[in-house]
Amino acid sequence: MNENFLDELDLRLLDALQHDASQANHRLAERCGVSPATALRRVRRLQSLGIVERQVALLQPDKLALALGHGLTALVEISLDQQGDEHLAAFERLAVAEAVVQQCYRVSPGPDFVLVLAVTDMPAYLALAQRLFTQHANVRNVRAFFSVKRAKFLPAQPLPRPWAERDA
Amino acid sequence: MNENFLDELDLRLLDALQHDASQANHRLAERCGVSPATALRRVRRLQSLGIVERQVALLQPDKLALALGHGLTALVEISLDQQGDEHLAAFERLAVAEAVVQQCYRVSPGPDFVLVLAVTDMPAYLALAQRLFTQHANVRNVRAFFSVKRAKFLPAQPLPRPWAERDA
DNA sequence: GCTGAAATCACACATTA
DNA sequence: TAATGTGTGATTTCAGC
Repeated sequence: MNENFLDELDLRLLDALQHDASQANHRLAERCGVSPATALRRVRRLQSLGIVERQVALLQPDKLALALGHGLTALVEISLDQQGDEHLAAFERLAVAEAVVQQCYRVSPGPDFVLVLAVTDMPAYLALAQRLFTQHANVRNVRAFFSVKRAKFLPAQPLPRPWAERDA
Repeated sequence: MNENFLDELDLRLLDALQHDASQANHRLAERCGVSPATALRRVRRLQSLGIVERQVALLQPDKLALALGHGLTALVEISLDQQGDEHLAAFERLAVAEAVVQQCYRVSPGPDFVLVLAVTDMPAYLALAQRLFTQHANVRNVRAFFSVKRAKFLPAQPLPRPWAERDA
């Protein structure tokens, strides 16, 4: 099979896994209508192709906050002063290296970057801002919002689902 | 133990799991310096407390794009017309129900919501916009950016790591 | 798709603080 | 008393056929 071709089974597996990767292989196989061995082979192929990057546990921030004190999620738009490709890459390197930067998007139009930060508290945000959002890092303008409530967080790519209508 | 108290072992387990949940329990136990049985018991407790919400596979969008055609990630700021609590809740319900809405944050100051959308293409974005970003949904203003590059995506909460210095 | 070897998990019990 | 660690049987996973 072509190394970059995904058939319907691959899509079913990916869709199942990106919503719930804790299920045992035989259950996954059952849901996708193939034998456990086939499911396993396909999943391993998807992993070796790098399409399945890794498997993580999602924590519920609200519950964590109960035990640790409230964390803080910030959404930040960054506009750079000089916007050549090398300047964009330079800022990106700085941003990506910061542990509190959860997500980093290079965007257009509008600002140059949008970051999602997860910090423990406001002092931690300030510390990052002073490190990253400065003239020194070539930053011209910053617009930051703080999350009052994370109503949805579902790190799943939308996939075509040719089987959806048929199975319904 | 207090049902909401997290000791250092819990934090180590959570930190390990939210970066890599694919490892076998005995390896996890080893990394955290406890017996497999203890690690398993703790993990199950964290799950039953709802702190570990679920386990998912993260897919690499670039690799997917090779096989499926390029997906589109949009970051959208929404300001509502009427901003009472019931109006905010109403829009939130609509947004969360949409499959292409990956993330939904209620924010302050600035706009009322920030959404992260993952759609297959521009027509799909348009379809959503016409459904969700309308007067009918009480939306006054929309500012949308499109992601040119997702440089980082790491859905992990920052945790205090009292062991980090000690182990270094 | 099936089967045997290997690994994993669940549970009972001894141990420690 | 409450949490940890060890050991054994049952289940599941994995690789070769």
